Amino acid sequence: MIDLRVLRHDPEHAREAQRRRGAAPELVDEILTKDEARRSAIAAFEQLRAEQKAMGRQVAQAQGQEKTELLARTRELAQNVKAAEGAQSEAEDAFNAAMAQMPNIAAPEAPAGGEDDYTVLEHIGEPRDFTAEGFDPLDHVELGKRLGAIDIERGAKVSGARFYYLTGVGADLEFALVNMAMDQARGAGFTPMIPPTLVKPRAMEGTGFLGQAAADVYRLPEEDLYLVGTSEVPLAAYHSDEILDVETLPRRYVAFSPCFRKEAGSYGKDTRGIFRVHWFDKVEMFTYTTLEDSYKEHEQLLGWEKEFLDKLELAYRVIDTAAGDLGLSAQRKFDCEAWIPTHGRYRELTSTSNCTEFQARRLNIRGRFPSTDSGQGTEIKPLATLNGTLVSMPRTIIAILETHQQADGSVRVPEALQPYLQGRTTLEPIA
RNA sequence: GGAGGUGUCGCAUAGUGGCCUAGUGCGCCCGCCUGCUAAGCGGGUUGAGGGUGAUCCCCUCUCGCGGGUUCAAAUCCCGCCACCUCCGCCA
Repeated sequence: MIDLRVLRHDPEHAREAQRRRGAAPELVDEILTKDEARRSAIAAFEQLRAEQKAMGRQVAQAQGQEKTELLARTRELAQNVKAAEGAQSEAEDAFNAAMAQMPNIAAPEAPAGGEDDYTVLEHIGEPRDFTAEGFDPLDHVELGKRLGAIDIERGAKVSGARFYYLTGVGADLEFALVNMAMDQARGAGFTPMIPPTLVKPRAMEGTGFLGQAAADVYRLPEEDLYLVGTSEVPLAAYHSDEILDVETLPRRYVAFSPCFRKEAGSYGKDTRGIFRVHWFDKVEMFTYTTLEDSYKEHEQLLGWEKEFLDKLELAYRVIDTAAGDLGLSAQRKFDCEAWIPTHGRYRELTSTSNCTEFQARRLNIRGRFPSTDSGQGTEIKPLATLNGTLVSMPRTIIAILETHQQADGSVRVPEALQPYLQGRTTLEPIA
């Protein structure tokens, strides 16, 4: 949810933001109209309610016939109060429904447009030139088979398309990546977490995943629970309905969790291998901080993502995602895309979003600030939330296997990862 | 899954239909007093929304959450949730 004052004060700014996302600017006016209606309904109800309370006090003191008369009048008033209350909650529901559709206001720096309108911020490392080295790179499916690391056939047999087993060295590789990520984050002051991955509707809704993204979400109707597509959801909801002392900020959490995605509407897309799957494990960073500090925190999160990719010796680029590709909650998003040799292009490995106060408003996460002017007393306002992928398993494994493969079918292990792989310097094909 | 219990302002408690505009104690904040501290004294101390938005004032909502009964609900009724105790089952 965005700040209503922004809409009231500068509706054109909000309309413009909608246009840059390729979304309907009229939504802004709809919200304002419904806000108006809501406020007059509130005023009407409050006045009647005050009358009713005053009369109630009279009734309590009255006796005999006077009381009977008062009761008759007050009965009628009660009807009106009830009607006004109904009108008020209707108006509020209508307003809230419109407001819930309003995405975060994209940062001015985020390029206008959709998925393909990103800006490339930088390139790090050089894609490996296999032609120069004189051999054709194998793809991760083939490499995974030879190394005994990835079993896609049995994944499909047991669970269906877009499922897989990590086996042997593949499983070792995941544990290595998790541990390396956790060590890095712990060193940077993050609190390690293992969150629940089934959550109530509130958590899903509050993080903005029940909007257009709802089609991609697994739901258990019987218990009214959702399988999360990212641990961002339980991490954001962790402090819902809480007031955090500003002294304790920023609060940084790093979580390991499985992630579940329907991948609806991606039929035929990335069908080979484990690039796009229904389930994968991920290590995710999450920060609660003040709005003012959120921008530099966002850079910081990007920095930690880059540090991790650097250690894996991957070639990648950083893009500034276009407004239309931000999702509901983000104000700005950077993706790190690694070069995948057999795809012949950069593919998203990690992503970091600044959701500013959007999620905090929906989840009622606030900070207690020292009052700005008088110096005494406190002020309570929404915090900012940010998230960033440290490592997402399948895609990172793909990038490592394909990038560091050698002519003999083995895979070189990046130095930083070796201690986490029992000191192995290469992964060798089995049999 | 079954049985019972509990849920009130930061904490502890009072409140069983209208003097609740939720009392009291502790803690905390401001002030007074005071060699310093403590004590004492006075004031304040949930959050949200609204009144043509600033610090002051007024109003409404908020006693776990949601409904209902009633002229009137912290209080009565129904549903849900969380926690505690016990039983069953289980990694």
